[in-house]
Amino acid sequence: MNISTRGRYGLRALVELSTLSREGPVNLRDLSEKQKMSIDYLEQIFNKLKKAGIVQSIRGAKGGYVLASDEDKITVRQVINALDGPISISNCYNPNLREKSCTGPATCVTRVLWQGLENTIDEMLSDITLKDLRTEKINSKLRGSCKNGKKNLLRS
Amino acid sequence: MNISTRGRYGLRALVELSTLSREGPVNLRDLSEKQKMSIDYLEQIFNKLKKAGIVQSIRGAKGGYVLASDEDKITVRQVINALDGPISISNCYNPNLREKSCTGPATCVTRVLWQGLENTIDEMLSDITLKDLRTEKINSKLRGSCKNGKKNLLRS
DNA sequence: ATTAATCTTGACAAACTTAGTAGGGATTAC
DNA sequence: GTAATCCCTACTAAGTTTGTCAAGATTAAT
Repeated sequence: MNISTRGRYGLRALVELSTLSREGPVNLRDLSEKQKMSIDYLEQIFNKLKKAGIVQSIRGAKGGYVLASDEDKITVRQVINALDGPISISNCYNPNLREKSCTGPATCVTRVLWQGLENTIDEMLSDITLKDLRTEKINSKLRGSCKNGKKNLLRS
Repeated sequence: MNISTRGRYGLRALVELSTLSREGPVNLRDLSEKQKMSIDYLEQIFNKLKKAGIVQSIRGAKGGYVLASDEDKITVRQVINALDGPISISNCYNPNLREKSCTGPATCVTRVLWQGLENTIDEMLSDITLKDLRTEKINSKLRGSCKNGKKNLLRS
């Protein structure tokens, strides 16, 4: 898969934007100072977020960015998808890419495993929104699988 | 994180080994032919697996590899760990690495998210053994989180 | 109109990671 | 002794990531 700093920086910036942009557009200079990221890198990131329809831009002086939809409609999965591309454990289960990326047999149990893992991650990230992050209400969505009943995976 | 081809090849090879090595040690030439992987690459992989205590080697002619413990004691997590290093979504929550890798504040909700995701993955991979893979009984362990009740994530 | 603030776009590069190759050694069965 | 096999280290080509940089386009305020 690969959740790169681009994806992680972008998510952090969006949580901040989610807080600040109720007052109007937020410019990247402010955002970069608050989050201690370079403006140039943020520009690249927000460009992608805009193309993905996650933020809207207002150009010119007093311009900036606002969320393009409600903070509880924007999921972490959408954000990571926009910035890093789709999460992919392996592309051996993608019919188009399999031949190139995998020497295994047509039916292969590890392929099922990787696809299952990918689905689990996708599901988890689809369940968490910017609002959850802004209000810091994510613990209940993070607990490990119910099956084995583990709790307190997160200590913070 | 990163499950590389090294990790995936290694896992596939181990499932094969789990089947074949009841008859005695399996050499890499056979394994490489069955799995269509280069011997040189497999050597590198098995070197790591040996150092991690997952396989045992028997040197010399008629030598080869066998599993170092029961197939139902060896988890996917151990294997990936040995070959690719620990799964890591971000190292921003590792106290030693955080400063280098993260410009965020000391408390940061996205950090909690990434750690939670990492724990979920770890948990899932710890739950699946070579035996599960060899006998192709993994579907029940792959179903998505129980919380939202989705089923049939895997169609195969 | 001019200016300053801001987004837009594309090019570039240094550092790192990955995937795989290569070659020479060491050990053992026969 | 010799062939089969594991052991170990180094290397390299390709790709990815993490940014930086520079020149533009648009708009608000004056």
